[in-house]
Amino acid sequence: MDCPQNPNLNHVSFTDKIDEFEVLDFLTLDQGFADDSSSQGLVSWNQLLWSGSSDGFRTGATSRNTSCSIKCKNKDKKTKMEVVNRVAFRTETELEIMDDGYKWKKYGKKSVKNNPNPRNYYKCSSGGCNVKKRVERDGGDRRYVITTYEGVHNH
DNA sequence: CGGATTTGACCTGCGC
DNA sequence: GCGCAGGTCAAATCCG
Repeated sequence: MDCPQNPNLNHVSFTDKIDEFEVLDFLTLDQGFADDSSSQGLVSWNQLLWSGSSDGFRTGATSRNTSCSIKCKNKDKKTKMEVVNRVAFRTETELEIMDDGYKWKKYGKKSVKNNPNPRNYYKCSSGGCNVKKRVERDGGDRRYVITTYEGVHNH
């Protein structure tokens, strides 16, 4: 099964989005494989890219390379890598709240160990969609925001 | 007034 | 079993 498309992002091309945002770094967590019975679904690389533009973002050439690596990462492992239901990435931005095309409801805030900045918890407010995301400032470099998505949007 | 946010309490998992 | 840390709930509060 190939990467599903995010309906909200279909109208935006890869190149367009890269010019809007700078994804400086990313981590892929809970990366499962086809034989993992706990598999719950897929998250495509382009679901990781923000769909809105915000003044707080900077643009730069590094984003193109980094984002491409996300794409290639999935494609190269197409036959083995089937599940990425949780993914985190770090973005250089002044904003805590970023418009990624979905409507989120904040349900919690927690200070975490080794990070003086609180972590914010959001749920997708669309009915029946239980995707969650966590947003926190990088404790080591407050210029960066670490965003973790968990689950797959069903809309 | 209703929806969104805040925030302390509560729950759960894990290591010792 | 206990304490800690992370995650979630829900009542209170805020705000348009």
